[in-house]
Amino acid sequence: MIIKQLSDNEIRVHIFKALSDEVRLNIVAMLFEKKTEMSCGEIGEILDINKSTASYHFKTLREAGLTTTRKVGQNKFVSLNTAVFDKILPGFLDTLA
Amino acid sequence: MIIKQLSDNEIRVHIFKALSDEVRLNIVAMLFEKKTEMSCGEIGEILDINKSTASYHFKTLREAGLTTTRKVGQNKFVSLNTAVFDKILPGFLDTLA
DNA sequence: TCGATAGTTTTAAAACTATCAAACAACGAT
DNA sequence: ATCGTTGTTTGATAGTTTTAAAACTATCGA
Repeated sequence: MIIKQLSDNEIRVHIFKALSDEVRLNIVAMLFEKKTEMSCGEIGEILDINKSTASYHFKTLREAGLTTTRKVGQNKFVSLNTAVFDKILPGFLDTLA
Repeated sequence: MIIKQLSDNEIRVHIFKALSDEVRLNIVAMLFEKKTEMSCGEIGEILDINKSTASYHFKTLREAGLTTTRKVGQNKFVSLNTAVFDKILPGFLDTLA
């Protein structure tokens, strides 16, 4: 299996793409406000989005390295990777408060 | 003329979209490094991009509020709107250094 | 094991984005 | 005036992104 080594700017592009959507920004803002992990279903219900659309957005955030997912029984819990935010966009999360 | 009032997240989406492209990130990085305005032609030549493509990217950055353009004779000089960066993405520019 | 619940994947349509050539507009110099 | 330079706009094309229905996988409880 070949793993492509991404340049700094490729990483940034990936992250900015992930954040350049209102639904995903709302997910990030919610997770930051609640200061705790939330289940996919809970988030999807609050934001009132189709579950496959929600799943697509969770995948986009996860693949950009912005969130982590933890499976518990039939649920999946999403939480923010604050270390990545702090490294690439220091101070950004605090502007959401 | 009607001016739409953008929400905070709409502004962020606009800015993240503008930054989610390698060419535009390179333009921003160059302007930040040089710490001075640069002409469109100079930037386009350094990055080796077609002039209409370059113009498209300048427009994208300008419309997101990230740059300002000043016309001098037949040239146009582009500079960073550091205040916008500092407000929406505090600390980001420094990560480019 | 069956049924319900929670998420993912596949697929397709619609909307959007990046690129380039060609035509255009604005300016300065001759 | 016309020419060369600098940058914008337009229109075409190729590729990407977002959305949602339908089919699928995994887990739990009865």
